[in-house]
Amino acid sequence: MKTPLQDEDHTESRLSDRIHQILLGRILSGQMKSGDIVAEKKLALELGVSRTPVHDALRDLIKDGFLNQEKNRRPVVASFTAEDVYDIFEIRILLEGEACFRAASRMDRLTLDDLRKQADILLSTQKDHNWLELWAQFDDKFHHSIAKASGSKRLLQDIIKHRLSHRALNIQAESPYSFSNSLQEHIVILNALDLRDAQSAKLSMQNHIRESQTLFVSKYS
Amino acid sequence: MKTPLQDEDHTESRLSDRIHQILLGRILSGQMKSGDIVAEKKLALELGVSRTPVHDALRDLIKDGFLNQEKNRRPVVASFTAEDVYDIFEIRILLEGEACFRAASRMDRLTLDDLRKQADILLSTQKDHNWLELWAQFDDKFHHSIAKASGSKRLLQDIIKHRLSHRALNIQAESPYSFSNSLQEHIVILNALDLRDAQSAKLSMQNHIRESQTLFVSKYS
DNA sequence: TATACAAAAAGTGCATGCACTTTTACTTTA
DNA sequence: TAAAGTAAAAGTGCATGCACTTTTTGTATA
Repeated sequence: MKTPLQDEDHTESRLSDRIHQILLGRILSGQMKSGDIVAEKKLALELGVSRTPVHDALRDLIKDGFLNQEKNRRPVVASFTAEDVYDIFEIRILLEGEACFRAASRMDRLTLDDLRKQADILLSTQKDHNWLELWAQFDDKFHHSIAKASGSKRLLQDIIKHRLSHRALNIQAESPYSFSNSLQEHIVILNALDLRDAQSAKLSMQNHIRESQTLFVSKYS
Repeated sequence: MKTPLQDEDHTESRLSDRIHQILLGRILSGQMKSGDIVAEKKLALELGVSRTPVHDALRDLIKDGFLNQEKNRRPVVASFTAEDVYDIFEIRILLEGEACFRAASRMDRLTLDDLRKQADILLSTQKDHNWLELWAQFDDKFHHSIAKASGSKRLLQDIIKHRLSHRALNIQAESPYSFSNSLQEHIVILNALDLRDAQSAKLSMQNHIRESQTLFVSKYS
């Protein structure tokens, strides 16, 4: 179970940043799930580093709400209540709606065409296990591209944060998605962006997120 | 310039949390301003503690965007571009608009009456230096109460975060507020909440924030 | 005087030690 | 057998040490 960190040399980044990435990955992949206890000392040993960078990484995860910690206690992977689930989507509706509105006038054609191409490929491909993996990648890229095209750094930051929560949820709830519907909604959004129709793009995005909200909330209640 | 930490005994909280509070206070009060360099080692010495809790506190401030740090360099108090200013208010409009909408049906009468009373007092008081202090307190309480009455923990958290940024801005721009207008807008919002008119409450709140946005953006460009 | 440069000072990132708290595992008791 | 109590093990929070990087300062050079 050892994961030596010396393999690659991301010399630019801090050890603590790399550890943050590793742990976030474990949470988003379900390797670490709700209620799991995460001991700083044990992790340090497992990763072959000292407690310090692990401590820093854990603190970041705590601040982002992926872990909870009480004083002198080991951090625990956060669990989501039905209300949390509802709220995460509600906030995404607001932020990503706005981002999509702004993206309509700002997203460059290259990105737009690239997204469209990937969507088309997914549409016409056998929906096997590998397809799901590709779809997840596309979904992430799609939402990220739009948030970025909003032109607002802060909006992007906030959207990333809430989408990460959404992805943690995704694991916990075992993806209640109707992937084909979701893909179809993405295409509707792309059409609106193509036409530079900000209002329609916003509404399609909000509708899209509301659809997953419904699915996830029903899974959680 | 020494500030010994031993004075009060917040025995429940961590040293790092208290230091976080102290530093946030310094930023929000203008004691530490944009571009200022904040050395972990020096601060530790000044506060009479080791680097560790200071390090943790600084990391939190960095994550919240109040400080920026590059690897191996001392953190710097963040400065706001005109775009940052615009964005902070834009996000507040979204989040606090939603919070206010929800608060209309949820805010208890006690809180509502309390806010109204404080507003009335401010309305009928001499607008001297002390008044400004009271107004700032009221403004904070007003927005916080509404965010809390939204019933959403996450919404509250996000609103607090962006309002803190707003307050940091406030210092930098030396409050371009027209306080009387602002107070008047607060009362309009209270009236809508009183009537449990969610849509109107939301619009009044958004209008209110948009007003400060205009003032602040013009200060910054 | 202004510029380049080198040595000293100070700083950050990570490792480790220590005091105290929580957790675990074992033993005793009903 | 199950509950309670307790000693050992492990954990967290903070202090400190060390290697390496950045910053400062003082000196020499144009």
